[in-house]
Amino acid sequence: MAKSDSSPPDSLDSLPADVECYCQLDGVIDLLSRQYAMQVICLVGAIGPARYGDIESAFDGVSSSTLSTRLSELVDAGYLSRHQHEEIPPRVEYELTASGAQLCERLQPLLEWAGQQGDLPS
Amino acid sequence: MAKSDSSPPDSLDSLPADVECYCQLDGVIDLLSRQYAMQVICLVGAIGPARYGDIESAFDGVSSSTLSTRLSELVDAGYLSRHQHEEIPPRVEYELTASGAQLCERLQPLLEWAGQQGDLPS
DNA sequence: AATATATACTGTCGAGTCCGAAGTTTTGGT
DNA sequence: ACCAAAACTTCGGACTCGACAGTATATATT
Repeated sequence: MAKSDSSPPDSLDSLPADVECYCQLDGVIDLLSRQYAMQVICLVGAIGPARYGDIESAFDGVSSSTLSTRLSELVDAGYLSRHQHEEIPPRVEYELTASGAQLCERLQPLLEWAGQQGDLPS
Repeated sequence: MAKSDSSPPDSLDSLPADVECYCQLDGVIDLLSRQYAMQVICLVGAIGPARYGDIESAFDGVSSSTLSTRLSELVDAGYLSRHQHEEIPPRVEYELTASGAQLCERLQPLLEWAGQQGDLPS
């Protein structure tokens, strides 16, 4: 390599160091890059303890399997807590953990902005 | 975010109206829910005009087809601009549009926080 | 002169992941 | 006995990703 110099403006060479970290944000970002993940976090953040049915009906047309998977992932990752009441019919409540609340804070501006963008559903 | 209100939110009945909008954030959020999408926005935001090769090497192990698709989508959606210099070998520069910059602003806190979370790869 | 190189992609293919409709489980009500 | 409600599973199809190969062309190298 080692270009002589004075070529088109080099970009990567003069980067701030913290840019490098973008290449391995597999953990959280990967989790959020699934359908409804960000919305679920914000929804639970907005309504507090949320039952499965609450969440399901807040999204129009989500399938239960998808939502269920998403919730499990978020619980496993430690952003949601799951509290199951031992009753019949079953009652389960999801709530943000401390991490989840931090995440939600960062997500809110994004989702609000996204909602304002021409997201007109036909 | 207006956090004050020491009383816990009770249920879906007493929701702020803007919660409903979470159910149809298909546009932008859907776009961001693809691999590397958020990182690309922030990367371009961080390094300014970015060439294809710059972006490709910033992510470790992305395939060219995936990255190419992602870039096209972001350009089509109006978050990135693509400027092709008519030279050989070709030189293409991607840059944030005004919308892209707004998006990047909202994304930065999230990605920074994500980077700090235990993202330990093994 | 002929070949190699660099750049920014596009195409194809197989593997893997994700999504949504329908089914399952358990108990209480009629 | 039969149905309804809540919170999930199961299953098959659809979508997406990554690896690899190929394209075009001016300059550099041999």
